Amino acid sequence: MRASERVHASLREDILAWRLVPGTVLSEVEQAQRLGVSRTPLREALGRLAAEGLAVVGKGRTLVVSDLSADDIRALFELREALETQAARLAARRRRPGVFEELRDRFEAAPELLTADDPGRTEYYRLAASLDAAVDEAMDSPYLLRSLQGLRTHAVRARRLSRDNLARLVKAAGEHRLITEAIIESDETLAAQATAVHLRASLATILASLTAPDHAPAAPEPAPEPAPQPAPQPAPHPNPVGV
Amino acid sequence: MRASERVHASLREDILAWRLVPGTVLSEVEQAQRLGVSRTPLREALGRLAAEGLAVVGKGRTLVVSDLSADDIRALFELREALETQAARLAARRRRPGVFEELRDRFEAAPELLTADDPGRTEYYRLAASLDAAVDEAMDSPYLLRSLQGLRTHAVRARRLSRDNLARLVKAAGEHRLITEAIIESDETLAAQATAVHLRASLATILASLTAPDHAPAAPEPAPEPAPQPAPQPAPHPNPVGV
DNA sequence: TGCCCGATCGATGTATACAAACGCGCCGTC
DNA sequence: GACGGCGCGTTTGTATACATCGATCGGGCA
Repeated sequence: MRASERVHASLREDILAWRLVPGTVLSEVEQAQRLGVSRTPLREALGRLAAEGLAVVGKGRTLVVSDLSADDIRALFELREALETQAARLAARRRRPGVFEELRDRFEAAPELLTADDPGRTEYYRLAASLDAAVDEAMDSPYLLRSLQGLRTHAVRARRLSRDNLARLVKAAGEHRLITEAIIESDETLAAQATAVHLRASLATILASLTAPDHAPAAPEPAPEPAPQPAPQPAPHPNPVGV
Repeated sequence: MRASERVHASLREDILAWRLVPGTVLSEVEQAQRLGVSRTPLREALGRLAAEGLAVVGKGRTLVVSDLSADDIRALFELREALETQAARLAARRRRPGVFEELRDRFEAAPELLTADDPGRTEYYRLAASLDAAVDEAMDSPYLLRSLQGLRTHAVRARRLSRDNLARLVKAAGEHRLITEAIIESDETLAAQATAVHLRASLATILASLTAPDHAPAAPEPAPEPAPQPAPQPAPHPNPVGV
């Protein structure tokens, strides 16, 4: 793997996990030394972060980690609603049989999955990611896909800021099932509206979590020890969202 | 101005104007020599082009100018419809009085403007760009704005591929007026639907132009002589679209 | 004669040295 | 005491040299 890619992935993950909090200045020499590369690949990584919107130019020529306030999250969901409803609409129009039927069954069985503790949640995230992937493939719209990918980066960041909620996940499973069924029935309008319903509920959950009295703002996830595992198998989706 | 910016703007404009046609390989050393800079700033420019989707990695590690077929344009408008209808909806919700009233009057007067020849068209493009800018400002949604900006790059490229059509512009003026009026009346649904109508008509015009028998495919616009003008004043919008 | 392997060549990827620009602080003056 | 100008230092921007990877083409073997 190229150094620039590795460094980009590292910085990106640090930002998404809130280990690099908004306002942190991303000095070239400092980050280059920290990550053990020269400035050249690091600059490329910073450029990609800026293109993704994870970093913005601050005062002077400095690059700082971008902010993500409650207002930002609201604005983010205004974009998300536009993109994901269109994605659902197109998926309902073009879906090929089989894939979504299986997903529907899995969403039906999801509440049982969610009675268990943490492993069950992880499994549900994978399921939600599978739905995303199925919609991505079914809609067959490269430009929309690109925008969705860029959006999901920020969606992940927002979700990791808020708190996971078991009751919410059970409800989300029902909403996902509804979307899946609408796609199966090729009901474009219903698919779009069910997606909108889901997104509104999801946004409300996140915002409520932010204002909760016991919410630890920007609780940075501990950096995972660089365990010498063989290689983490790639998830069906790099950034599971949709909960 | 930084060399990397200048080179990026130059390459970008070459691609939008179809002087660099799809499939052209963007070799680092070759382009660096052609544009008179070293590989370092050129690499940064290429990275930005790739992030915008104007260039894609081809076989090997080569970067090539991205394709823009009729199917691509259709897919592009699937994204565009999602973004611009949402933008119109939000603009209708949040618009501040005054701006759109003036735009409506100008769109009403547009047909007379369009009886003249080329200068009239250029003026209409500026007017359409003004509407874009007004919507951008009124919707007040940074993430949506970002996606729209990225989209417009490709929209410009598509428009420059097709042929300007005077009759179409007159009709477009009417569609724009309808959108403006809906925003003035704070009618979100109508604003969104009027935008959808406009985009469908616009897409149809572009596709028809492509299949026209006398259509010169990829007629490259001549590179403008680097006239030593003092400095081109920034247009209200860098990429006027919306016709 | 066809397939596979390897060397060579050309490209991209990385490191580093140099240049320039901007911020910041100090000093002088008003 | 406050404001403005000037110089220094740190940072980013650029150029270039080197490393490394992959593609292609030729030769050898089956």
